[in-house]
Amino acid sequence: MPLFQVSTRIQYGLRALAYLASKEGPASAAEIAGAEGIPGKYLEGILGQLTASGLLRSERGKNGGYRLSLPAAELTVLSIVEALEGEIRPTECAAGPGACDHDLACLPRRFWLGLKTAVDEYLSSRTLLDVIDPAS
Amino acid sequence: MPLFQVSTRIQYGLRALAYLASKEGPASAAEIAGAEGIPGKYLEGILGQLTASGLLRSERGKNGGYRLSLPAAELTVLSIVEALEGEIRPTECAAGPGACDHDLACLPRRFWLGLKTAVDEYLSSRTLLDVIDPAS
DNA sequence: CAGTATTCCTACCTGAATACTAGGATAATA
DNA sequence: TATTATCCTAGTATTCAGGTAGGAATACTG
Ligand code: FES
Ligand code: FES
Repeated sequence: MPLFQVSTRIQYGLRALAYLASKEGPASAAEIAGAEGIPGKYLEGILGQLTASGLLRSERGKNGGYRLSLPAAELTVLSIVEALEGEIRPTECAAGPGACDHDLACLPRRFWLGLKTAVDEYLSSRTLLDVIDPAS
Repeated sequence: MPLFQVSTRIQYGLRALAYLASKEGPASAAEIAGAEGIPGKYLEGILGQLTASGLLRSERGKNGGYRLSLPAAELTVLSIVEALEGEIRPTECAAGPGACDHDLACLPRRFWLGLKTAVDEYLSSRTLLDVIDPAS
């Protein structure tokens, strides 16, 4: 029912990254899951997705685990969200012309695109560091 | 999959209100549905909800229909969204303490509340008039 | 008063998505 | 070779969006 809802997938992902950012060295999925109270197998999938998107680097085997592939200060929340849910798109017809029987100048569409811009600006102007730093 | 998705409910509602704003006198659900290409029975429910929320006034019977209960310039989009989908709440635990095992200072939660604030600001600073006026 | 146009109310249906769970294959280390 | 991890594929439960369907209540019109 919400206009925008932050899925558990994104919440878990962000918390896992926050955990990794405030720790030295790699952490396994099980470790993060235990520390954050997240279902382990579920988190595995999320971390795998973040790895595939290049936000994390993974190492298998003993003493393996995940680590950030970038400093927290260079990791925008927008990139995290897009890695987990793809591009943010407020409406179907925002994708391009032809998706809808209206024309390009459709005013409601413009309005929703403006909302997307506002959200994108918020998300791209904050980094993982901002999220874990109380001073923000 | 989207972080925020504008449901057809809201899109239809906004378009119906835009139609009413740019017209003299009342319009029936069937008329709006025909003009905007919206499923009639579905729109009925949406308009009923807007009426219950006080945004529309309705008259039954012949020559009845719906009309805005406020000038378009005084109707914020936020009020429309809240009428149709309730209060915007990014996460479950944003509702208050106790919804989650974290504490009030939980940083991710603060971050999401900041996003809600940004969205609320965008939506409450635009009125229905802004949506239908190309000059905006 | 009969007919017609309209809102209003309740119930139901369907496909898709979210939020998992389960079981194991693959790889790296010790 | 035993252990610890990631990686891969599949399945399931629940919820919700997006409708459909049918009719009851109400108001105007001739
Ligand atoms: S362009 Fe799709 S609703 Fe107007
Ligand atoms: S308060 Fe709910 S996730 Fe932190």
